[in-house]
Amino acid sequence: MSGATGASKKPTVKEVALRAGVSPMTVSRTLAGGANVSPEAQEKVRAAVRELGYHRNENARSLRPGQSSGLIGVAITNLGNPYYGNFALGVEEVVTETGRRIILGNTGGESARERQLVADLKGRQVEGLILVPAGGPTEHLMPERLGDMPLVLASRRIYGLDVDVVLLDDVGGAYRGTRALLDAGHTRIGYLGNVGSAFTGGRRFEGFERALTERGVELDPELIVREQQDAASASAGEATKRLLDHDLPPTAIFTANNRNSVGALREIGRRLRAGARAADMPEIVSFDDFELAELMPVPVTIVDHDARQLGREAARLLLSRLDGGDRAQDPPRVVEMPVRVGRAVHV
Amino acid sequence: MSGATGASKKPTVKEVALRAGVSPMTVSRTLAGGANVSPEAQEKVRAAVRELGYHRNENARSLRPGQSSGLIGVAITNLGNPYYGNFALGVEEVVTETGRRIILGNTGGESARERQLVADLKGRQVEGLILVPAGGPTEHLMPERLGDMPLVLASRRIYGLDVDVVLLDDVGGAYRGTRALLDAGHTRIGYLGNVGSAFTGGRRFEGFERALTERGVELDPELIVREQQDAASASAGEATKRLLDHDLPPTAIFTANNRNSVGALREIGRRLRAGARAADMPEIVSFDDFELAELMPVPVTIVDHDARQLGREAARLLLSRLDGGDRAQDPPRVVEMPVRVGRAVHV
DNA sequence: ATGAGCTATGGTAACGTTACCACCTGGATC
DNA sequence: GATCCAGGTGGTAACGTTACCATAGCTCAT
Repeated sequence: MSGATGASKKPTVKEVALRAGVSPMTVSRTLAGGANVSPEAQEKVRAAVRELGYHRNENARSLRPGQSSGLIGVAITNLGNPYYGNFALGVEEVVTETGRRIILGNTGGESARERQLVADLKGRQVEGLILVPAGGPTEHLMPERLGDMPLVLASRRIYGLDVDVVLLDDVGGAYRGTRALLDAGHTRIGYLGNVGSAFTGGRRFEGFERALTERGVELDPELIVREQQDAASASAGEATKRLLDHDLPPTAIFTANNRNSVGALREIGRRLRAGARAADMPEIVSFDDFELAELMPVPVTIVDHDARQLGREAARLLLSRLDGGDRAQDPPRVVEMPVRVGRAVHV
Repeated sequence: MSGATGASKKPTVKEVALRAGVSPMTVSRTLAGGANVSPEAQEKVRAAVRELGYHRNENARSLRPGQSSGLIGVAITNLGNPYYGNFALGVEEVVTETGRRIILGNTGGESARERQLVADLKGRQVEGLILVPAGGPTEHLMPERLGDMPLVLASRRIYGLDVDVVLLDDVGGAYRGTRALLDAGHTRIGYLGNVGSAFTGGRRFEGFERALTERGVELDPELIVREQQDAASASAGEATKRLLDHDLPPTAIFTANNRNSVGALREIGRRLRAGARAADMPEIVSFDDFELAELMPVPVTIVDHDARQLGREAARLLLSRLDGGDRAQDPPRVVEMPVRVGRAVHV
């Protein structure tokens, strides 16, 4: 019970001023950096702040004209997915350098939640918004709805919405991953993709298809399964079951994302435990890294990319709209982040 | 170019009122639910809101006495760790039901950042705070600093700080996991833990130790390595190397968390690729689940727990302080979440 | 016909902050 | 000795919102 100076309510500038024996303005000036405030006054103010446990009310502050909230809204589709967690981390890393903070929301990939979240973030006066689009209706993202709040899209693009975007090299990564399989002599190659995420999925399939076509390998529609639900690896397991039960099963599978990779490998594991030989199981090329890939019972090639880097880049795009001066008015930019293709061997 | 009704600045209640031909109060009332507002007036207001793209300024709103910000602060140590991501997801899930939103910050496990984050969240008038303590100094969490803002700690406890806490059954989980190894006949069991997270680490080691002592198995200090850095699995690999190079290497290793499990398994993988026999490699008991554990080349037992559930429970504790009526004044509660121990076989 | 009890509406003030201006002091300049 | 500047300080108003009170119109029972 130290101090016991009184009420547990939040103190205000006025109370600090009273205690320090100065005016609220002097308190405000001191907290804003102390320009044109005498050292003695500053010391008195700081003492009063300490004694009262005063914190400036940032909401009231951002209410004044010309003051910004210092908040960047970040909306991702799945907080539980480490990929998006790292993405948010990259954003945070960069915006923190400018003294801003992120306010993070989870859309669960649902357009309705996204709409609600965007409205709320706008209501909280965020300076800008970084969004991994959920898919579905996008009216709430149109310029006339957002006003002058800058928006940066990540991972997916929205056609008809001309804003800054950070993407992966989906096409190139899928192409090179598939090429690796072709180079190894595979000709019956399965494809596992998602029903949602039309944009990303489409691009990855495009790269896959291009590699096959280029080598004159025909696409067998029965080896292409793109029905998987977004968040669940279970449906990828079902799809893998179907592929492996085919009369002429694939000798390799391209999995268009982490969830499909995990689902496919689980099914392979199931069969190995049931007595199947590893040599009869397909090799995997996974778009997206996953941990311990090098310990898998079948060879795994990874199309790897850095979510954090993606987040950093998205943040940089947004900040250049906010603080960039001249560059703030540049036409929308599209940044495509590179991917690495390699056998899964972590050092 | 639809509408083109004018300025891209943010409209206010006054402008909406003007356009709807009513007073600001009628607008406010309509937006607050529409009690005591005629249907015609409501319709006019809603039309004006749509046309102007109006969003209520939540900051100004929370400025009024009696109004709360609707924000819950959540501070976690590592956003990139799916465990904490899922934790945040659980918190969000529950607080969303009460119309609140989370504002999420990342401490990186650094006390200084934690202090700054807490100050900022307080400045933004969060109604309450859910925190995974970073370790280190904790003055900024003491009641005299937080005022009447409720705090819930997760995963770790802070001695001398008497607030609601949600913990895992660390001791029991480690005990049962170790028992499983002893039951399988192991007597030389290694232990990998972290240098940070003294609280959690201590509890898990306690369970480990208790199981050994109970069976009269002596602890070999050379098999206990607790120096690993928190976020990196690389140092766990180094530690594993040391254990396996021992004259009398352990036949099993208890890894006190996910990062150590992954590090240990990577080292095992390295040796297998170098020609070691799987039968000579140790079996693993991992506190914390990780994906594809069932595909590992050595047997893996998991002490599993649900981060999301932990987050939900933390949120419930906090909400009962905020909305709980009588229960809001209950003495601090400690909730210990159960863990499951089992061989790694996903269906 | 009167007034009590509604509902619908608007005016005013206040929340905590800071921009703007006005005011003081003291020392330097003419 | 009068004038100027610069640094230090405080008063006032405004940001966007809503609680409170006042008022106007209405219905219904007396």
